[in-house]
Amino acid sequence: MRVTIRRADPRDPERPVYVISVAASIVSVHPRTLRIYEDAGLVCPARTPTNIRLYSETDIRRVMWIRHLTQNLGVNLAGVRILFALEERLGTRILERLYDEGASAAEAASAAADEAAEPAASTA
Amino acid sequence: MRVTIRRADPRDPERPVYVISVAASIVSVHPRTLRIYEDAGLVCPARTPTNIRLYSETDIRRVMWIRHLTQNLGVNLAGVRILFALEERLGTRILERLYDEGASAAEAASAAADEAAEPAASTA
DNA sequence: GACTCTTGACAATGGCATTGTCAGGTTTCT
DNA sequence: AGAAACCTGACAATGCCATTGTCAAGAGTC
Repeated sequence: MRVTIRRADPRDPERPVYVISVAASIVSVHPRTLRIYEDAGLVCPARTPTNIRLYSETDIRRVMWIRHLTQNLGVNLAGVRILFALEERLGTRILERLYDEGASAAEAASAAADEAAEPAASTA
Repeated sequence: MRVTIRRADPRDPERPVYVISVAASIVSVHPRTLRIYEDAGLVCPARTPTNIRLYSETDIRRVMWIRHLTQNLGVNLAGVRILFALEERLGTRILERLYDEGASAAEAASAAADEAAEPAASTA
C-alpha cells in the first residue's frame, strides 16, 4: 500500500493551489460568494498554516456544480446541500446523471407546467 | 397476472378522492399553493370528466414531501423537482433515505456553517 | 511597504414561496 | 333554481434567499 504523497504531485486534482481571488475568477463569481458557499458547508477549501484558503481543482469543480445547479437549474443552496449529501450517501455520481438530463431539466425548469400534464412527448 | 381494477377498490392509494379544498386542509396549505405545485409539475392530481381536481393518497403524500423539503429543509421548488426526477431515474427511494437523515439535515440547514467543520456533535 | 488575504458586518438588488383576493365562468348538490 | 365549491388567470403583499458589493481592522506574502 503506497501512501501517495500528495504534497509533491503537481497534478493532483486534490492539491490546494488557488487562492480565493484566483478561484473566484476561474469560476466567474465574487470572492464573497465563495466564502458564502463555504459558510454554507458546500465547499471546504484547504488552508495554509496561516489560514489562507487554497482551492484545489476538485474544489473548483465542486463550485462549478453549485453554479450549474443554482444558475441553470434554479436550485437554491439548501437544495445543493441535499444533492451533495445524497451523492455522498449513495456513493453515486448522481450529478452527472443530472447533467445528462440537464438540458431537458433546464427546459422543464423554465417551461415546467405543460410538461407535467403530458409525458407523451418524452423522447426517452 | 391480475389486472387490479382500481375504480372499485375503496382503499387504493392511487384512487383520486380528495377535492382540492379537502386536500389543502389535509396538508395544511392554501389551495392556491396546491395549484402552484401543479403548475410547477410537482403533482398531477386526476381530474373528473368535468375538470375538477381529485387528489389521491399518493398525491397527498407527494405534497407532504414537498412541504417537508421546502419547510424543514429549505429546498426550493426547483430543488424538489430535481429530487423527484432523480428518484424516478434512479428508481430508488432516495427521499426516505433523506428522511432518515432529516433531523441532522434540518439542523445543518439552519445552523449550517459550523456543522461542516465538525461533524463530531452528531447524536445519531 | 504595497498588495492580498481573513473575519464580521451592513446594504442593495432581484427573485422565489406562500398566502390572499378578485373576476368571470362552470360544476355540484340541495 | 340557488348556494357553495370548483376552474383559470391575474395581481399584490410579505418575507426569505442569493449574489454582489463595500467597509474596517488585522494578519500574511512578496
